[in-house]
Amino acid sequence: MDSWDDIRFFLAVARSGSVRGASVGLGVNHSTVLRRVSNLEAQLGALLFEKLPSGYKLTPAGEEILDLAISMDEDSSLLQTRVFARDQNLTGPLRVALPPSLASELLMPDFAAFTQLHPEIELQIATSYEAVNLTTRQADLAIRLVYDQLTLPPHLFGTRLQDVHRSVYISREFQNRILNNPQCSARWILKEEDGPAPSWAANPDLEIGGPPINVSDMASQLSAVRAGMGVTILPCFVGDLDRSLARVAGSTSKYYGTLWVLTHGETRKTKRVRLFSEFIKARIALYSALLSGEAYIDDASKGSLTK
Amino acid sequence: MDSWDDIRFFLAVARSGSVRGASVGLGVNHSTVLRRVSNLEAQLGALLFEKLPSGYKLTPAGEEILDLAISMDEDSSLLQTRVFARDQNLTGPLRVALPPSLASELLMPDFAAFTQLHPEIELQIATSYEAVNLTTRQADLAIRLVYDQLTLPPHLFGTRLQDVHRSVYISREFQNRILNNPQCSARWILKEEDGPAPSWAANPDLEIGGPPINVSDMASQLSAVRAGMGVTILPCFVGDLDRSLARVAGSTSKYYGTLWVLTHGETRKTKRVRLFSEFIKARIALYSALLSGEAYIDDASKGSLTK
DNA sequence: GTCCATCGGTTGATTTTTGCACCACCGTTC
DNA sequence: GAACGGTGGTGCAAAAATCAACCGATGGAC
Repeated sequence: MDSWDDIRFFLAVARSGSVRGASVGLGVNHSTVLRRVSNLEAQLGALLFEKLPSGYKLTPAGEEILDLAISMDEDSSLLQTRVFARDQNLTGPLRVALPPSLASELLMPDFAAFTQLHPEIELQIATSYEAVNLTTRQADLAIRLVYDQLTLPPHLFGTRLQDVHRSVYISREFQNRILNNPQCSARWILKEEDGPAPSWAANPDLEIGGPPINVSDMASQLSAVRAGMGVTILPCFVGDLDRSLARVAGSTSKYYGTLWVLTHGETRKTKRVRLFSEFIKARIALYSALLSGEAYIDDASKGSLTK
Repeated sequence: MDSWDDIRFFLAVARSGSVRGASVGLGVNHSTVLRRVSNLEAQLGALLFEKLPSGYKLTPAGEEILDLAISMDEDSSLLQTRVFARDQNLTGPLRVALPPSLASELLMPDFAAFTQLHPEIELQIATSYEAVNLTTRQADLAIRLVYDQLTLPPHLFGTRLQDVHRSVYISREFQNRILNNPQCSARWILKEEDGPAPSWAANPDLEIGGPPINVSDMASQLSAVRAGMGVTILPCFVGDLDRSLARVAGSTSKYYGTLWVLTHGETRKTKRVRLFSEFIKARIALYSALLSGEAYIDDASKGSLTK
């Protein structure tokens, strides 16, 4: 075979199901993908895809070699990981993946502190809602908020850190307005991905009426609740830290998920990974009460909570 | 990793030990290899080779990823093999590997017959002294003359066919000359790879003196013995078929090796491979007496041996 | 039905890769 | 010591792969 890259393109198309989809994933023009696939087909002397108007679908021949392409992909990923793992220099890159909310609302100052402490480490922060794939070395370390159960893929190591609670929040200004003017009613501000308001959030002291306001991300959600558009459910480490917000009177905090730090088996012994791992675990431990929702003091001076 | 081909180049260099050596194997300019390797090193952020004046030698980092590159290579080979194995058309290519002597001196007419019988099969005959690698699909079927023991790599299937004997030959013309002129002595014609003349070939009836004549291939060896330069050891299927040659009087035939037909586990069920395999086995069976050296009739009409 | 997004396919311009012709260097051989 | 065959390294021109901008077709939303 005189081009392994053709197999890489084949795999991308097989995974995405379309040439165009593969092309964006690969970061190349779709005509390139087209040509490389037909090149591979010509070399093998077999049709690998059914060229449907709706996309590329694997033929039996394509199915048969898919697992080998996947195996090559895994090898190539592991290859990068191993080289990275060998690197015991403090100097060098370090990719950390975590959910956007944790980054922007809580840990960014700690990341800043870490870069000050170790300026020679080139910290790359990748925030995404989706769980980033450590196996393919999209990241060297991942901080995850796990909702259900954590099933660790092979070769991955996890440390369970901390339970995270959430509660129902409202703008203080808006709360006062409601108290003074009983006609004024609150509405739910819901993030689409979270679904409808859970039953535990219902509160006898506060009537919530009208259709919910839907937002797509936490930034909008925060803006909306700050602007006094209604009430919303937030992780306590977000809501409790925001001076303009208060928990809706009578609301309890509820278990939301558990924080984990994940590392790859090959890279976890690397100096940079170990260093960051220990650092961030220590920092998160400091937020223990905040994350679990036990740090909230009704009404009183919230300023003391900020670090 | 955005170029699996770089890994392919890395592997080629690691195997050959030099950039230039790899370049000829890959069929590209050596500067290309140079650039691809440094490209890979840059992407991984690690030195893979020690750049010695005598060649490229793997660093520990390079050693560590070598097995993954090999694994990718194996996957890529198997990928081609699988696609080929799926192909149940009679029409298509078929690569057969065998030692040059067998091809040129015995089986070529049978190959000709096969292509006449199945003109739609694109027969590619690869003759080489080295055992061709079936696993990497350099060939779909190999006919081998095995001298020692056959240890089959995994996934390869072999059929034991026939013992091959060899004997000591001389030009009939030269033999007569010696008989008439006792001063005239014979010399050994030796093929380098075969080493010195074995003890069993010694013959009390024929004095062999002087330094041996060394040749590098069988074609030269045949020319030399035909020209009456001396005596030589040949497989019986070569010597007995040549009307101008005779076994040295009193010489016995000795076991030389065993013929095997090897196929890859994945491709052996392919129509073309099965067809050729059965055909050539049948043909070789016809040569049974010839191969084992039992067909030789002293002096008498050798013409009857040719098919 | 219309609109719109997405799909694959094609073609000419552009960028990237590759090949070629060199160089310097080292060890062997004559 | 000179010549030679081997090694890696380096500009520059040619070749090849890629990009960008199209096209027609399809399928779903409205």
